[in-house]
Amino acid sequence: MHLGRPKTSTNTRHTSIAEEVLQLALHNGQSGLERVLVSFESKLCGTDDYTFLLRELGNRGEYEKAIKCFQFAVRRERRKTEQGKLASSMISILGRLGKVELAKGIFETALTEGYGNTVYAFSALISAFGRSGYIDEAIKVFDSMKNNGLKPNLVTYNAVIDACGKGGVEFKRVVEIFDEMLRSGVQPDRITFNSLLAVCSRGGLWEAARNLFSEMVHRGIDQDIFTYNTLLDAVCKGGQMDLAFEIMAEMPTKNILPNVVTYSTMIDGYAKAGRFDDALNLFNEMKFLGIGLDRVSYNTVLSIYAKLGRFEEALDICREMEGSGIRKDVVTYNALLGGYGKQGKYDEVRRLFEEMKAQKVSPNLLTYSTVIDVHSKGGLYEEAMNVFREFKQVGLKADVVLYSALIDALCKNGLVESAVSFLDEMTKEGIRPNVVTYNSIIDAFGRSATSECVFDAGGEISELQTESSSLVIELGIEGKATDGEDNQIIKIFGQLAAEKGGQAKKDCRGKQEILCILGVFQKMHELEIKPNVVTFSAILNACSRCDSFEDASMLLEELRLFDNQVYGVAHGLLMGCRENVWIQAQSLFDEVKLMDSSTASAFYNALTDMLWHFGQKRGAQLVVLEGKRRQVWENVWSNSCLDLHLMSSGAARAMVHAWLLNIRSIVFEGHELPKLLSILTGWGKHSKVVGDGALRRTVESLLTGMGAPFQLAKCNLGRFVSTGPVVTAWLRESGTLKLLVLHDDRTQSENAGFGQISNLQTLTL
DNA sequence: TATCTACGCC
Repeated sequence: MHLGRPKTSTNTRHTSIAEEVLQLALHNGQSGLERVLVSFESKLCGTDDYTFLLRELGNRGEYEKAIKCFQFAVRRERRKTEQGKLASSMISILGRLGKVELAKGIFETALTEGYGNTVYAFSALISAFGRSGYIDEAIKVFDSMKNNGLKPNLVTYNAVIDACGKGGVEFKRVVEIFDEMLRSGVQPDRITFNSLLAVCSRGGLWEAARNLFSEMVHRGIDQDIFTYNTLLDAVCKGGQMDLAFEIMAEMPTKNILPNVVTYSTMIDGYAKAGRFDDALNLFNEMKFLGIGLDRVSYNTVLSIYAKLGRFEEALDICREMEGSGIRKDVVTYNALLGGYGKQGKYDEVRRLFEEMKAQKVSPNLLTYSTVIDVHSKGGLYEEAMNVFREFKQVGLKADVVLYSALIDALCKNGLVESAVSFLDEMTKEGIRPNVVTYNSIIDAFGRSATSECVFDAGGEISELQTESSSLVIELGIEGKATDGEDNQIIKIFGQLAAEKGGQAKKDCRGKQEILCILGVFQKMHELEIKPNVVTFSAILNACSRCDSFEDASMLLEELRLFDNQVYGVAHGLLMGCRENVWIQAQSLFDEVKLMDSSTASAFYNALTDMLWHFGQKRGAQLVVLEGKRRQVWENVWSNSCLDLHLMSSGAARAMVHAWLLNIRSIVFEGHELPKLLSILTGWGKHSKVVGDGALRRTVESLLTGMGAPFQLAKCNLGRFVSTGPVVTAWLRESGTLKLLVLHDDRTQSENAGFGQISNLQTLTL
């Protein structure tokens, strides 16, 4: 359970006496240790024996015994260099165990006692801070070397770069450090590049990672299993699974065989890309190859089954894992809690939450986030409040993710005002909202039932004192939250619990609030929070929920001030512009193509929905066909099957028209249609609510409306079927073509590019 | 000369 891997000791300089002492140290208590050390003092052979002892105790998590040995060894040693060696080792060992404060203590003592001012001690401390994510501290130590007359060496730079990776420093800044390293005449080695690759992997910068890999080859630096695994991680995190697969396949040709880490990385990559079959196939391959499973690989696969709601298989993995001597840890529980929570199995969530505590597996921030989020999303605010209270009691500190999850839950439930109160509260607690937080808020507009604009024109968050919160105080509902528990979050939860999920407020719809998004956007701008493609999708989705074309177009028009390309395209397509807008749109689509598949499909779904909603159906179809051409949705159609399960309702409808026109052209070219034709809508696993089936209903009414002869398959609720001859007959009817061809409500008639688009549509079809 | 590198859960 160390933070880091144990440092494998290839050091054989120690004597067999040291091994004997290690065994005695392990089997004796703290007090016995002193006796053992004293009695073996004359036999142990200097620093090598002592560092061996420290390292091995550290590898077994016995850091207190290691410190005792260290202090003993330093006291008996008179030579500064030898003391320095002991100190550097001790700092490294404590760093690996995540005991940064202790490591820092050893370092400072060593400095004052005159044996700590070495590049080794500094490097070890940088690494210790880095490993625990204290990047600022790590950099401070690095900078302080110059004042102490020390010159960073290769290992120091490697440690700093590694710390940057773990601390989430931007790639650009790390490259500056790398450049400084080169300028100082320090030549990078394999570990330097591996650490640089790790920086890329965090941000999913797969192209930068590939360039680094080429640079390694260019410099004649050999690759190792770390290089490949880190590169793969970057490529996987960048969502490029096909490329990752190719890279993995080339490993054996370099005599580097994929190991358990390689497989875990790939399996998780496939899972994150939604390619669960590929993920599970790799898992089977790994087992078939006899690669031993570790804690991480078990948890990776378990989380897949949990996410898919395949709990029997998830529990099988648990049993297999425990059978091989690995107990369920906090990650295992978190995955199960998330899985059961997603399916609304609250009883299981509560049972597991209690079980883990009984098993002495301490819930962590993620556990609480999950459990609170699950209950909030389900509208069970009282339970959420109780778990939040427990979370506060155990002394954990909320982070931006927890708050964002809460805010998202409230927004999804249409309670944007409460969400903004939480936003206020987190800011007061000194937690900076990020783009995810704001995306949730934006997504809430049009979803909520409240009419007040919670952001004023200047973009400031208004003071919110809702009627109901004063009501709560009067009724004393927040009574449980007294006794010095002055927590706004708990008060809001209490209020929501009392309102039974705010149902009362949900139904009163006021004026369109969509223009509030401008204020939110302005606020993001002020806080220097950069909107991303999800922000864009959220805005488009808000437009799709807005009844007023004028408000929606005004919003998009105004947003062009912030980003003319993105909002120019959305606004232009909405207004029925074509030629120039379509050229701009192409470069936007190019950018989206670089993103992972679910983000990209969400973008296409949102844009199409918005256009469809405002009657720009042909425009919607152009976008959806562009998405198909760029393979945003995998295997959308063949002559016999149309798969809509990853699409939104607008995208799906535009696609149904396109597909039917496509098979119509097959018929009119004189070819026969396949015997069986299917349209798949899925059963809603990709919708917000599992099993919702909204897409199926939408497609059903579209097909019925056109008189298309498809029927729901008897054995599969997410599948419409028909036969080739029946559909052929319908397509040949005189009125069918007119039904299938889509039109825009608005077109910019002066646009000379219209004909070009018609051609494009014909071509694509 | 002691110091440095990969995978999972919100």
